[in-house]
Amino acid sequence: MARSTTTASTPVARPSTTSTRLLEVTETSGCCATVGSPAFDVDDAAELAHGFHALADPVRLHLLSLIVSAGESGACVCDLVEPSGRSQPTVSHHLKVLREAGLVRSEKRGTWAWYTVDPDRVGALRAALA
Amino acid sequence: MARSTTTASTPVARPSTTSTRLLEVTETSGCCATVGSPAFDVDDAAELAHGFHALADPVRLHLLSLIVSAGESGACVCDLVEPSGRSQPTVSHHLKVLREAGLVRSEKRGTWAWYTVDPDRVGALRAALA
DNA sequence: CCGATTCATCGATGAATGTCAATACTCTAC
DNA sequence: GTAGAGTATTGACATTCATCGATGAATCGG
Repeated sequence: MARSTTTASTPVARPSTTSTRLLEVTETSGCCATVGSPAFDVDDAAELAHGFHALADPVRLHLLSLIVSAGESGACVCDLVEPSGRSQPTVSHHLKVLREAGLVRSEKRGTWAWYTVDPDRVGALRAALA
Repeated sequence: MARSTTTASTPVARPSTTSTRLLEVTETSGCCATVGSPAFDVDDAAELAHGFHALADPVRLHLLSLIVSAGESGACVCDLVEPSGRSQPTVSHHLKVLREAGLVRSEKRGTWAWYTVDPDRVGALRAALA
């Protein structure tokens, strides 16, 4: 299990015994500590991984892009299907993933469903990479 | 295909015919346009999705955290296995994913392999969420 | 040269994922 | 109420993924 306790001189630097550096807890926007923070724990990792997972698909990124570009009022699903090049059920599936990750919100107006981006949620992921 | 051309008054706002807004191309740090940018295209989506995919796993985020916390010199794999709670081959696999996404670099020093974070690459992902 | 250590690769396996066709659900219009 | 349009859900299927044990490759100490 790593690093035998040899006393002698080593030709190259040996792995350092994890020096427990004390730093302030750089808490980010209401979610998790930054990836580099010493306070970054298992819960943060799970939470952030969930968010990044939602971004880990080109179709979902494209959908997000379209929704963001639509501005304040958001984007109607009917305007997302064709540009995405996927079937309507597939688009609906991806929107659900984005929704459950908290990155977008949906609102039903009449027969149409409008999607808007949650800037705070996106910002939290962004901040975690500081 | 969406939005029948009815002339009449609609009770709720209809989906807007994608107004082609002219905005400056907010190119980010050497990789892709921001997700919100009109210049965000399929290639950007694929590239970014690859990067975010590498972040979409709690174990990989934890590994990244450990490597960042190790500072300039980087982290030895032998110091990553036990904290991650995964087997050595699994850790090696995850490090490969991070490596192929360009988020970390590896260097062999003697028997040990040292991993360091590529800040630019992480920054590119971060910037894409602006 | 030989044993020990560190890390990567291979092979296998169970779980999760992206995709679409078919279907169900919910409004609106008539 | 009936017909139709816009979305969400279900079921199925092929692909990808995370994981581990076993093995291979490279290095160091004696």
